[in-house]
Amino acid sequence: MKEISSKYVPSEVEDKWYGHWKKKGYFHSEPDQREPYSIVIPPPNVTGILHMGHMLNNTVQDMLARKARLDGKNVCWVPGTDHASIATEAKVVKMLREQGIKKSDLSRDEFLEYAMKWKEKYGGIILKQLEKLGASCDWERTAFTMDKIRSESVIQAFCDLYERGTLYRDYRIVNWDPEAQTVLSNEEVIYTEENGSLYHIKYKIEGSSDEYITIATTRPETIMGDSAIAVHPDDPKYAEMKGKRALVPIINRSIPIIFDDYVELDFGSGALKVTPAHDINDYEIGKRHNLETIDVLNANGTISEAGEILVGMDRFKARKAILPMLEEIGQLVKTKDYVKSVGRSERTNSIVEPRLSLQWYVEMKALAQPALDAVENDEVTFFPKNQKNLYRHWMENIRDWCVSRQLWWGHRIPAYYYNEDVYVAATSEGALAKAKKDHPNITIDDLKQDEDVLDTWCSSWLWPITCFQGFHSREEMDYYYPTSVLVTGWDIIFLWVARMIMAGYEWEGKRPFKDVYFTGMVKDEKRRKMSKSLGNSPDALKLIDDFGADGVRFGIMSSSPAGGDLLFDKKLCEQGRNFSNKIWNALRLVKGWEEIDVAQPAENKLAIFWISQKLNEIIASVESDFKQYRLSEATMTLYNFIWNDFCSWYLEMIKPPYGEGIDLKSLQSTVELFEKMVIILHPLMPFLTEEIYHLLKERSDGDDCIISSYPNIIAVDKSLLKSMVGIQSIIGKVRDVRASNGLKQKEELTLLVESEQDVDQLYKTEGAIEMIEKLAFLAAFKSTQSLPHDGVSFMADNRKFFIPLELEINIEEEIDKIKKEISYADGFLKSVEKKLSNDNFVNGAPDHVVANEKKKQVDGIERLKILNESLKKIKS
RNA sequence: GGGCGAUUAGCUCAGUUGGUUCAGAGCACCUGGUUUACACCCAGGGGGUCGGGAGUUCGAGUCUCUCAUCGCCCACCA
Repeated sequence: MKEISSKYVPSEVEDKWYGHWKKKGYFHSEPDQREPYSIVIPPPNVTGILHMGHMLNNTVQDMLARKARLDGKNVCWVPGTDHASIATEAKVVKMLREQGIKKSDLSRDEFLEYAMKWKEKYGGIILKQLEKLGASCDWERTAFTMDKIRSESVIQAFCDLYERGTLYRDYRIVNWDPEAQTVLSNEEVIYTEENGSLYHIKYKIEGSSDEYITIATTRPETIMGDSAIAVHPDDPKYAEMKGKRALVPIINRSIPIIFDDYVELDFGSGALKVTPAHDINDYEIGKRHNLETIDVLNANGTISEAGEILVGMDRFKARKAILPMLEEIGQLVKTKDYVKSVGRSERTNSIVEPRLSLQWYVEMKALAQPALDAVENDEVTFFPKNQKNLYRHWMENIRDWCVSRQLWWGHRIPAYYYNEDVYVAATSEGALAKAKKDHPNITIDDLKQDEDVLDTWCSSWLWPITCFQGFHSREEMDYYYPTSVLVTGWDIIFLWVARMIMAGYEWEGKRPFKDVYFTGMVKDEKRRKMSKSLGNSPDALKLIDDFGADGVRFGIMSSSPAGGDLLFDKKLCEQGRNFSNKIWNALRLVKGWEEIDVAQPAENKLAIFWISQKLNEIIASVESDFKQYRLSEATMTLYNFIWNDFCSWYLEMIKPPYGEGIDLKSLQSTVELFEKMVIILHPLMPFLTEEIYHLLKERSDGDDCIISSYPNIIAVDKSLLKSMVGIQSIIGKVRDVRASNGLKQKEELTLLVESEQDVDQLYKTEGAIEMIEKLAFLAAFKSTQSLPHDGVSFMADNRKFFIPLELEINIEEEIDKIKKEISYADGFLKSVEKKLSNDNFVNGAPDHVVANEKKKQVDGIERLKILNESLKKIKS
């Protein structure tokens, strides 16, 4: 036999098997007769690098995929990347800026060329990293949200929606990102509480020399955009202001004082400056009162010409600059600290500016209804299901989706303009054909295509369809769609999940996936979100280097219930590495056994029967855990079974004495068990299990763990499992006696059981006595009718045992111990008897519960009897 | 302001339709252990009034109400 190192070394194993799997084409799927199992990856940003969130998400997907593969399904896990319009564009702009190139100096085509190059350079990194994790994606299907198939689909979808009347253009106050200079959807804005100031500024009443009205604002730099001052109609303070006008400080523009019950009486001074261009509520007030809209900000957040003063200055610099100007003319009344909720762009983190602009919107109400129903009636099933509430709430209050973005990196909106007329078509020729109906003489050069691109999610929401060419052909769609499961974080339930469900019903009339498994957020051990700025995000690849991919997978899965946060701790990966090593050493032990021609010892036979039952139990439990997506439970079940039952108990049961061989039957059975064990562990720890699978036996070409068969569930012999619990408890107690009396592990003891029967009549399970003798290191295990005086006694398996020892026995302690046990047993019996004496219980409870209580009563009485006898004896 | 969820051992969490003394797991902790698969280990041990209170029931960690604390989502706050 080849020497096996005492440590498992992942680096010697992982790349070898990943390469083998790929070469064999095990990850690749084509439609066939088998049941399909399809997953589309949540496409990571094309410029992203692997972080803990991806690790979690993809480990889950891989576990599910590998399990399904072992179950004989045709698994198709489609990988890909997202062009991530705004995030990528921001990165490219930054890179160009560092090279001294301004985006504004480039043409659209030039910019896109740079962006494409960037994508070529960085785009594949994250997918390569997924390979290190063991992800069994079908790499021949790698998709990109901006490749030809996906782009055509997005454009087609836009045209479809336009034809169906679901798309419209409107002027509205939108969330504007001044850094990226684009509109954002509501879902892309993150609100947090931030410290700021509330400024009280007084405005002179027009035509009066000393009369003022004081307003409160957090945004003094926008006063030049004021169109009115509003007060509450019932506010007595301002009753005489009716019909008066005020002058905007510094620029002295005259504005009306209006009455609107939007104003809160007790906030600030009770008077509100109305700036329709820069606040959504002010805009509404402006509409009600026919106010002028004066936009004093440019797209990049600097003061515009309309501002008259501080023109060209950044909005925050302008805020600082205007205060001394107001102070100088005595119109800054006071400044108060004020905590305000501030919206920031999810992608650039710059403070979002409400801005009036013309954008494209998707009308969502009609789209939402079937998607809402689908989740309500579990046609799309959420795990955990409490995410349904969140989903329902959002869907019932859904607002229209702003889909245009003022960016270049993305799918350019297929809308063509001829003066005021709009023509939507997949191509300019198509648009021209439409336009010619209205304007027979125009040419293609007269049409101007919309400059904007579509929101990134306009491609993501079609992903389950476009990954199988849904807008192009039916062949793959009919086989793979709907997909089996979607695995994603609950933080994008609205941005992505809800929209995919809507798109699924809109274009396919079917759910896009059957189940949705929501992972939690990965946080550090102090429950802080992983972030670059905190530096608490571990380097994923380094973790794999340190602990092996299997160790990391274990670490991630052992503590991440669906929907719950994963409090990541490197220690968990360490535990995973140790687990790998444990299994590795179990293999070393088994491989080290010489097979000899002897009869199978009775205890081995029992051990094998027991562990087989136990394995069956575990297979059933893991199977049910997978069905319910309780993956961390499955992980821990496997861990406990392998470490405790298999290694600590089973291997010790059958382990031959040092230097001796093992019988053929036991060895063969052990190899078979080991093989089943690595197969059920394979979805969690693919590399180690593949390696062991091959070390266990000679394998023919194509006999690999990854494509073997998951063992069937077999009925479990429960009574055997139960009697083994008794045997184990006796062994445990003997070990306890050694530990608490300072005896050596190997010092042979005699174990006596108090009984009128012989010990082999008492323990009829074949091999039980031998097993107890072996694992408890006994010289003998006998029954006796009268126990000797010197030694230690204990109760186990509802019997009284005794170990003769030449020891100073502390009678007092011994009496205390027994008394304690008596009082426990007594309490137990009383509670049982109380139940049984209650007619309501006996009549009301189900038969098996009552029967159980009766058995408990019998056992309890017996036990109490034994204990009382012991007490009497020790006292004598 | 509207909604959702949580509270079980020092920590992180299981506990499936109320029914074995049901209070569990992993980690951490304590005691002992080195030739004989593994110190990335072995054996053993301690530790919880299931957030507080009330109720329903023969029976409540599990169901109802209430209070407290925490977390999250949505809306919005001049």
